[in-house]
Amino acid sequence: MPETLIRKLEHVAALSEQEKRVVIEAVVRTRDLRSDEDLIREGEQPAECHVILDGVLCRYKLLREGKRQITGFQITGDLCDLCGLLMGRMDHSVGTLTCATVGVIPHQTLRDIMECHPRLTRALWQETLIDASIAREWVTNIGRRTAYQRLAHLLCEMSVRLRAVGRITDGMSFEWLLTQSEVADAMGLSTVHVNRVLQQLRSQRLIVMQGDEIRVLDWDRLREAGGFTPDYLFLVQTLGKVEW
Amino acid sequence: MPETLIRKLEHVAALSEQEKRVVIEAVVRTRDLRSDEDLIREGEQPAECHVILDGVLCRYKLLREGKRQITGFQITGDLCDLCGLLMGRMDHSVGTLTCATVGVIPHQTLRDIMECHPRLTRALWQETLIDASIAREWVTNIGRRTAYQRLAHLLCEMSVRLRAVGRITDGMSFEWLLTQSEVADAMGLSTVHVNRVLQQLRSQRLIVMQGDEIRVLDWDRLREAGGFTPDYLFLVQTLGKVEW
DNA sequence: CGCCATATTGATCGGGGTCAACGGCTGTGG
DNA sequence: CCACAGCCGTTGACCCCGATCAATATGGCG
Repeated sequence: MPETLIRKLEHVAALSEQEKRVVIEAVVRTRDLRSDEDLIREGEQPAECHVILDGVLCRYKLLREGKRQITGFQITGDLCDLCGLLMGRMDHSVGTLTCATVGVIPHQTLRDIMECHPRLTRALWQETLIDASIAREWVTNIGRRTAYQRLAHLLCEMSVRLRAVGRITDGMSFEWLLTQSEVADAMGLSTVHVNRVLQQLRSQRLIVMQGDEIRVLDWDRLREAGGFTPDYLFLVQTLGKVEW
Repeated sequence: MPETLIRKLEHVAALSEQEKRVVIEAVVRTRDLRSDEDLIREGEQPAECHVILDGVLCRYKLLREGKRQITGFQITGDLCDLCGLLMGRMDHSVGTLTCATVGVIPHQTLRDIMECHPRLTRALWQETLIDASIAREWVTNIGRRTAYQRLAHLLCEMSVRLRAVGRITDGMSFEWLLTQSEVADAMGLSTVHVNRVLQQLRSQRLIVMQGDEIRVLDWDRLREAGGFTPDYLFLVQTLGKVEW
């Protein structure tokens, strides 16, 4: 299972066999979560970190008025609470959107790694920087794009990220278990509008939704519609310059 | 000058005298920039990092249609391009909004630090995590708050950050050299609307703008209006639990 | 003094929010 | 096996926040 994390870390830097072993052994146990469960809440001071082994989680913040903003989706291979280790406190919550399995890594193990394995440390740091890069792209997406562009962009991002962790079933389909209300909270839109815009994307024949799967029918037009460039995901090393 | 960086790093962790010396010596020269000048552009692969010693810079992205989104403001003490070092390539541009002075740190120096000074490395990592935290807060701000709330929130953030680096002149005033168009690009709004909302904030007697200074007249109501909580800035250690 | 960037104001428009109702699916309990 | 509840997706009507367009101050600067 922790291979997913290794694959992730190797996106940005090669690891030695010894380092890989350290990563694998870092996960002391796994934990199964049901849908709509919080893994960590804003303000908490956790004693362990989590790697997602399966499922979809999200980072989110709640506003006083009861609104919610999802600030990022997390999928297989993602580390979801390194900031709990480094900063000692979470600035946001992390919760599941589907049932999920996470690997547990004690903080002490990570502290040891930071002490003894500079290359691993660097790889972990890079993961957090990619996270930051995605957050900046989301600011741009929400701040300056229309709802139609935003959703196209989100679908591109998720499609590329899911591909990078082997979650694209056939050429262009991936599992999609998010509700429209969750997508709305992520994109700064209302549920109703997400519904209408998804219909547009379908009627434009950019995607089809069949059951809990989305299939991209026309990657180029979807990318164009969202103004999507995958550079900010820093995945090129593994994927190569294939079709983007 | 580099004391500003030290102060920043010490916000999150104490440093030894030796570590402080390393930081001070890391800055090999300074560079003066005029207003509206790019320090680094998206896609570039820089060979040095920069600490802001004076002035205001911003991270930004340009969209195809010519729109711009500013994803964060950078002030004295901020490191603006650590991702250039770690990721090897910038996912966004950094440019000045005022004339500015930056300290230059060669990548090689930082690589040495990452090799030999785990505590310093950790402090630098924390800086990038705070940056990410701010970006997430901006996603929330832009995604789920009205223009009025957004601007109030931005003013709170800048006010707290400027205070932390000693840029609050008297009790509640700070220099404000940003144009309304720049604020608009940061908050995902139009220039016209920023103008109107700023007028509201003034007529509500939350702030006054005199020349290139903003004075907060009623911190509590401003904070309330923006739904602002400073936790995400991770500055409590230095500021203590004073008035927030 | 004239130029240019920025701030301000007014008028109009439209993207997307809000409210409300309805349909479909699933799970649950009698 | 069916009735019902609850969640989610869908649709329609209406409204408003904020964009857009355009014109007019304002102020620093060569």
